[in-house]
Amino acid sequence: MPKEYRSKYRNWITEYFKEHADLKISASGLYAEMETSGLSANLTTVYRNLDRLTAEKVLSMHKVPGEDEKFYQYMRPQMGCTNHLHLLCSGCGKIFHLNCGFMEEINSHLMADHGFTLDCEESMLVGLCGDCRKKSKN
Amino acid sequence: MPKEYRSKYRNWITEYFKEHADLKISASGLYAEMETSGLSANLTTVYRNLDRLTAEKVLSMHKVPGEDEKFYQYMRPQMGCTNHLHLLCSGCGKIFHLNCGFMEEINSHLMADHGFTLDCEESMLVGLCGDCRKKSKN
DNA sequence: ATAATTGCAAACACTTTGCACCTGT
DNA sequence: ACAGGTGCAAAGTGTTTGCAATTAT
Repeated sequence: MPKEYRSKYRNWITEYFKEHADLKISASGLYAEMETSGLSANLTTVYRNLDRLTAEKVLSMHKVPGEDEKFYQYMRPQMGCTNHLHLLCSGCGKIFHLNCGFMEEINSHLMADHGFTLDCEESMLVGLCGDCRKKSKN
Repeated sequence: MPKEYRSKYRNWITEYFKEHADLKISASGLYAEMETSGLSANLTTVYRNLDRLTAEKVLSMHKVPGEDEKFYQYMRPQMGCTNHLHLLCSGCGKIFHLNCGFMEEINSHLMADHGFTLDCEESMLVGLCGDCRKKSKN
């Protein structure tokens, strides 16, 4: 395994994800954020660091039907993100954690009635959060 | 709305989906199937027909994290596919319908405890079906 | 005849790679 | 000094588009 140097860009990206946990963001989105914050970056570098952080399980990567870009989610340590589903709001891009007792019910139902073993890291539930639903009603 | 001609390729594709319902397939996969079955097609035509059938809600389109290609699913008429979740087996690519009473429980839990409205057409649960789990145990 | 469909080549958008240069240790 | 990180340009992949030729009605 390669040794790890402290690098300006990877540090910035990691910090960004910590400060914007539970909000989806794409490579180009992150690139834009970097520019805005005064760090002149390079898209390639962003991609490379995202790939790396994903491989290290710091982030997880997803896709949704309508969008062309991959997006990344911060896998909060100690929150057990690998064992619960996530709810992605298609309105605001916020991610909610299904880290409640209901996960157990889902898993047992899927197994008992469908013989299915769920892989939470690969799955994503898409819909509208409460705030966005209210807004869309106007 | 445009009138619709009977077209060799679209017919073939529609038939294919009917005969291979509940199995995911990509544009290039479909193209290959066409070739195999003796119909020399064109990838562009495949894409155009998939887009069209998707717009007509005959198919639905999805992406999963690990794969680069979009894939398509036959939205069985009269099965209410827009109102239940689907389980995609990452082993064999089969799609299972969560068209049972449990859907109601999911919807009410998500609403009651998370204020979240689920969009089944955008969501996909990924995991392993019973058969594939057994196989992977060997 | 005329409107829909197709094939081909080119354009596109997003992502990855090769290699020389720069930076952290 | 040396291994890791970055920038730039080029290559890759999957998908879409423009336009002329073909096909169904």
